Amino acid sequence: MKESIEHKALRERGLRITQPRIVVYRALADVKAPLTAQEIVHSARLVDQATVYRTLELFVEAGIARKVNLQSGLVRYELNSDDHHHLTCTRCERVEDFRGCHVEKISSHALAHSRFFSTITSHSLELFGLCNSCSRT
Amino acid sequence: MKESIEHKALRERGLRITQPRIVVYRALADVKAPLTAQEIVHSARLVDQATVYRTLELFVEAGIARKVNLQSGLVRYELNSDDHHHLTCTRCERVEDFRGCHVEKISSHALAHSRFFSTITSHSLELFGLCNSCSRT
DNA sequence: CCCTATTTGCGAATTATTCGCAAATAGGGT
DNA sequence: ACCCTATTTGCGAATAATTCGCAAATAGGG
Repeated sequence: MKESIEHKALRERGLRITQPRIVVYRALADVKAPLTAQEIVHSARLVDQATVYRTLELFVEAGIARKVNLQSGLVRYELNSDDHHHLTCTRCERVEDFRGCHVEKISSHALAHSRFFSTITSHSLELFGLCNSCSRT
Repeated sequence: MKESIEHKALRERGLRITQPRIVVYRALADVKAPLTAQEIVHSARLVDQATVYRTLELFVEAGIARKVNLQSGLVRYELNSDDHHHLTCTRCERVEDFRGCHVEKISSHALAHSRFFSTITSHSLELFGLCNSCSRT
């Protein structure tokens, strides 16, 4: 029998497999857009608030998920699947993914000019605009 | 007699010149790193909390300042001087600026592949790493 | 099946942000 | 310089977001 994806993700990093962690993982897996902690709390009513926050932090540390910051100021989380970024509508908050980010050049350029850094471990790139239906009105 | 920079910024966008606005502007101008609303509240004790939040929102709408999202999850604000980005230490939160971001290529590539968007109005790019002194330990 | 380290749920504390409304005030007109 | 009014502020309190401490529950190795 096949091991589920969420079990695999947890087991691979030596984390205990618990109900709350599976629930949070699925909440993230089920949607396309990045979720806030509160959105997960409300969707997954069975899991306690504090646990959701703790689990999300854990996921980020373990590399299972990552934080995403959109304009709103709320931290959002999404599974760390692969290297994609977001194009967010500043009016309706619709999110579309895009790929093909060549931050390497930018990073190496930045590093070359940096006085205090010699390692870059991650980056965040977000594009903002108006989606077609919002720009029509 | 010369008009101060903060008066100019406010007047140019048709905003009233008030004490709180000047204080918040100076708080942002005086530091190099982006500040949270709370940091400004605590530094500028004379200005009420609610006013600080309102003023920051106003500045963003007016284009005087912009929001910056670092890992922490707190929204930070900085003056909208020119197009620079940040290299942030994930350990100690030290921030260094860098220039030379060529997001245009990335944006146009993203737009070309987008199904729902045809305008990009802004972007955010943040690099994260370890600063030299943190990576030593 | 036990045993223990880990994780959870709960309740409550903190912290961040927003709101409503009356008092204060900026700045145009005179 | 002085009114007048629309705007902005401060205050107090509400709301929302996040974190904490601790006792009860439980995952998973032996």
